[in-house]
Amino acid sequence: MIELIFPDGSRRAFDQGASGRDVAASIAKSLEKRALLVRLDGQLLDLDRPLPGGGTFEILTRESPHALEVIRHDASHVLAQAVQELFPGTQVTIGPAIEDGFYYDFARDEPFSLDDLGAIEARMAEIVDRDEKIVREVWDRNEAIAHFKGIGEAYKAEIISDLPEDEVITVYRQGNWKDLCLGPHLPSTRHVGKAFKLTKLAGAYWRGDHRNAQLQRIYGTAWASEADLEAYLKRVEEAERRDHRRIGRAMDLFHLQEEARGMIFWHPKGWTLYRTVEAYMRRRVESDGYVEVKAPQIMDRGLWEKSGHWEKFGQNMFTCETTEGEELAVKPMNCPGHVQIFNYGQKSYRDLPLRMAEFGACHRYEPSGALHGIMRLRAFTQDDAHIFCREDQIEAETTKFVKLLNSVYSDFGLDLHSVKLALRPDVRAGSDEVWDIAEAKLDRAARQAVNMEVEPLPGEGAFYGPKLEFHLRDAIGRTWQCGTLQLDFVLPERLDAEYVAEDGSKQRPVMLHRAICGSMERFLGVTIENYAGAFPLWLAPTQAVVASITSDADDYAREVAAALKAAGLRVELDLRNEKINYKVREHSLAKTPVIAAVGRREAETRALAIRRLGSEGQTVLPLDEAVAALVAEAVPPDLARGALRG
RNA sequence: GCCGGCUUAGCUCAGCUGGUAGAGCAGCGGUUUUGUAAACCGAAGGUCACGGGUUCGAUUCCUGUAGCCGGCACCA
Repeated sequence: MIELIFPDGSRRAFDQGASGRDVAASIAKSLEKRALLVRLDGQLLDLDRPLPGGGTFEILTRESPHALEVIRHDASHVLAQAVQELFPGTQVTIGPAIEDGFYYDFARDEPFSLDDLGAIEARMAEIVDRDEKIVREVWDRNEAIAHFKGIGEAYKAEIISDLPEDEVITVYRQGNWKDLCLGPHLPSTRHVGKAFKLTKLAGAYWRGDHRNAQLQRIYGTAWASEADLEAYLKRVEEAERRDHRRIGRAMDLFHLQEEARGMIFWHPKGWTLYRTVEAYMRRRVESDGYVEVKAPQIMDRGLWEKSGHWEKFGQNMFTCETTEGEELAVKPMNCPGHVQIFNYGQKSYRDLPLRMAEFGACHRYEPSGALHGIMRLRAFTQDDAHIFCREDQIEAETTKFVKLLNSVYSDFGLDLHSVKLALRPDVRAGSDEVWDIAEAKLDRAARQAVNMEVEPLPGEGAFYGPKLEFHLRDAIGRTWQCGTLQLDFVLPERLDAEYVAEDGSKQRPVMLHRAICGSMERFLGVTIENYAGAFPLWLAPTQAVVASITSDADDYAREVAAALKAAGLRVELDLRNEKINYKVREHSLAKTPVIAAVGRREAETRALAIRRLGSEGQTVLPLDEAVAALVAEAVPPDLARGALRG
């Protein structure tokens, strides 16, 4: 007998060998009909698989989030079956469920075309309608290898060969189509449903390695219901509407052009936004005990060799040779420069922790395929800082940093979504003992600093040390990695950074590399998309437009604009010979937060009729009151907090 | 860098199977003085990304290159 503990806490015993279906049927016929899978001690199992033992037990129906993952996984199998039916000779590889959907990687000499997707979708629907039973089979390892080799599935055979000897080889069969798979799966293809859609074609390397063959990946999205699918497609549309490239063009913020790939031409409005964010960041780090510096843009190759960057990233640096034979490199990062400043003169333990910040303009020769709007560039500016400190100060500095980072994000309407710890990569500097210490320190510090789990990322650290990644979430739920904190025992060693300790001995400081925005450009891209261009008043490049209704009011309009400008607001004056409807529409589309229309009435009463972006009515206020209200609202959030405290 | 797609006026986009291009908006010139999301009229604007080929003739077909887009790889 096995004992199952149900979600309501009740316990019941079942015969050895009972399946999830048996259990569901014993509760209610209707439940058996709706059941797709079961969860035993947290592990998902096929409905018809005999339960291997007792434990906490749950029957999953279509509505369960865990079931959705399996629906997506099964959709990928249905996709693979459809492709193999339509395009014989195509090899299958792997096809997992992913966020919002699934993909499957195929090996086929001829490329799929976008036109094929419709036919494949239709065939998928047909397979769903066939309602093929999905059956789990345990195979002998060698037989499985021979079978997949025999039918020309070299990739599948390779996967099995690479599995550990004692691994149970399971093959799932749906109709006469079979796939090597760990499972679990739905009882039959009908349960995949029709709320799926193939979305895009892409190339992908076998096993994620660019030295391997390139496969063809077909992406799809799949949901428990049509309504969920619709909602998802709406969300995608919304994201497209918010695309920073589109908004950047519409609001005349910046442009990119071929002659400077991966670099931004900031237009006046975009640069105003940039400077506003930069000024804000400058205040935040200054008040958090940082000093700001500026190091040279171009430095001798020798320094980069010494730091170790030349060896690892020399291929990705912009370099030049002078007529006098010097070899120079444009800085791809700021740390070596900061160490030079640290090294100048003598530093005492009393100087630590020394927090050295720079809005550092960096250039990196990124692979052409990596470039993406203003999110991934070849010329970008880091809100960089290096904290030189003792080992025993690492945790306190990490906590301090995380507090600052959280506060900055919330000022931009963003939430910290997750924290990840990237651990030692294969190619790295420093001994394993040093890495052990570094990883442990950062892990502990991060756990203390944030009230959330810290997800380890094996092999993803920087070559000189482990890396904390701070992922944030924007207004429509997308996540971005911006903030980072990296622990570095290596660079101080390589560049001979030292301080004089209390006992007079020379000691090595530890360096913390850290950034909140990451790249200013990327953070601005995220901010643009987060607000969809409708910035809060303190960020808006143009905060208010004074629009005249008739030319009679021109003088008063000028006076109002001058008053707002004198009060420190960014104002535009629109005296064009256009209808007020036209002006309101135009400035609304330009996302100007405040439109002050002035006509004869306002001029006579010395008032201001203010229309706020996104609302239809107007508020009429005496001019000086209106100015005062707008000025108060336009104070950046950090200064507003300061004013409250003061 | 790799795989696939795209590139027509400042912007958004039409242009079937080859006969040197069209709209809306913006811009420009007028008329209109207007009350909260598009007043009216007019003229103008294009080496159809760039190079080569096929053809009597190429925006259209083939090919090469570049950029961009979607992924992959990369991301100090």
